[in-house]
Amino acid sequence: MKKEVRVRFAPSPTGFLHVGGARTALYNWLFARHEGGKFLLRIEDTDRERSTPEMVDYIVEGLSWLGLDWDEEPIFQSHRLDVYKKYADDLVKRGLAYYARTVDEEQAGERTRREWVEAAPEEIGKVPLAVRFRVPVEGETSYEDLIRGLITFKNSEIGDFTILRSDGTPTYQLACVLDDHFMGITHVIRGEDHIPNTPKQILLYRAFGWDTPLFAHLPMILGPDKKKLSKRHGATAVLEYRDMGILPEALFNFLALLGWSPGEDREIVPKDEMIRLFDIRRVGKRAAVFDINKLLWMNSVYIRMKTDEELLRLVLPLFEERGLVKDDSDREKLLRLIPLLKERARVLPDFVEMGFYFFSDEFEYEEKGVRKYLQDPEVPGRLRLLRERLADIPEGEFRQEKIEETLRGLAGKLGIKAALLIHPTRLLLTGRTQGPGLFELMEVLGRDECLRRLDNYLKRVS
RNA sequence: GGCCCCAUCGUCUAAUGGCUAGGACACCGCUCUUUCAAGGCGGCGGCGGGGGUUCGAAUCCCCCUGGGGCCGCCA
Repeated sequence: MKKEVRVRFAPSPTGFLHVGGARTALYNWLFARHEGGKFLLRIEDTDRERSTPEMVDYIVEGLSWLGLDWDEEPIFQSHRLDVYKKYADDLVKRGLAYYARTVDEEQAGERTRREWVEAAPEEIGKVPLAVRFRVPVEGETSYEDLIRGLITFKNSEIGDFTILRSDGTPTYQLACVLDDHFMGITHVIRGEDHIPNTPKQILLYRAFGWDTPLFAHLPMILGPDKKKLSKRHGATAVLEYRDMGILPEALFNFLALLGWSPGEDREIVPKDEMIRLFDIRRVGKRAAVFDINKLLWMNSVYIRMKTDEELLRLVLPLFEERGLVKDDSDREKLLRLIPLLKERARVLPDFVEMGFYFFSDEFEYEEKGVRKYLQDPEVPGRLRLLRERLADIPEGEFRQEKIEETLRGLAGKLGIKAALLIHPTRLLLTGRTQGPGLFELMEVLGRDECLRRLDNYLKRVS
């Protein structure tokens, strides 16, 4: 019988869910789903000073938003402190670990440095002591990385390391090994920065007489300057991307392809396809630069894939916040507006940016447009004619086709190109020189509002 | 500094010894069009360097160079 695959994501609640962490979680999740195994969550909160419950909530919120779900109750390391201590003591009893303390050693001159010394027998039980694992000086420790192949370390270069702090809490090395063992973790998929920890943990597994899981180390995510991605590169927290109007599906897709490729020339890959195609061996080895530009493009693709109703639900709060949409008739208008805007939006707030003039006439004419379209002395006369013809259309017939027919008819009569009417009209109605097709936007705006906005201008120039 | 990892267009990547090194983002043209987007077509642009192995290397080996990670009673 094949053993069930069990993987975990083990964040430390000392900060927000970083996109690097999110991608690690994502790969674990994809792997588990592909293998029909379990994806678990473990909160590594043994560092009491830096861990906070709020961060746990934010991390959980970030994972949920991204669409990652886990299969069992999350494990909190802070709830299991007695377990770690017991196993550390066991190693001491068996001579594989020892009590130790630090001393400040005077180095030549003024510099002081902390050094570890094994505690004398009479000190044990009297002063706070840490437990250190004894690493053999001889031999080497190696493992087969699922992504990178054989990796070997000389034991002499590993050196003893602390497994239990003097306050009785475990360090990462100990807690990670014990929990992975008791959680039945079969594959440890984590960031490349953990490679140097791996031999230490393997040594611990052996000391306890346990089988080691399989390891896979993911490449780093870098900023545009090729340094490890951090706050100074801009947004790094998953929820920041949510707040800037990125869709979870887009970030999911983007992160999945940052370091992994399904092997076909595909960029937009639905989640179920990804699960089907995911293969940890196809994860690349080299660090990847986080290209926000490509994310924005991908987001625009996902926006266009949404239905108008879905988009309404997503952008309505943004319009309400700005006081632009107040009642049902506004909402109805917004829904009719969405198909005009979704081709042009890259992030959700773009809808507000590009659509606010449908709900408010408090805008200035774009200066470039004034220069280009309102300078010709013929313009006011032409627009007055257009205004009259539009006014003749019954309210109920103020449809895109009818408007177009009217405007083009007038242009024909005047012997001018339709563009000479279209551009100035757009400017007066929207303040912009660019945007959705004029006739579509006029229909949504409504006859009376169109006339009003034209009049605002015509009154001033007469 | 020591150890470890990595190296294909500006960026994300495909290629698993054998076609003119393919795709995507970005950029630049052309096209469609009332503008802007979207779409279509096209262009620019890459195997870090040097040695080997081989009939043949982006691909395998070695060296160099460059980049990154870790060297905590953080994870």
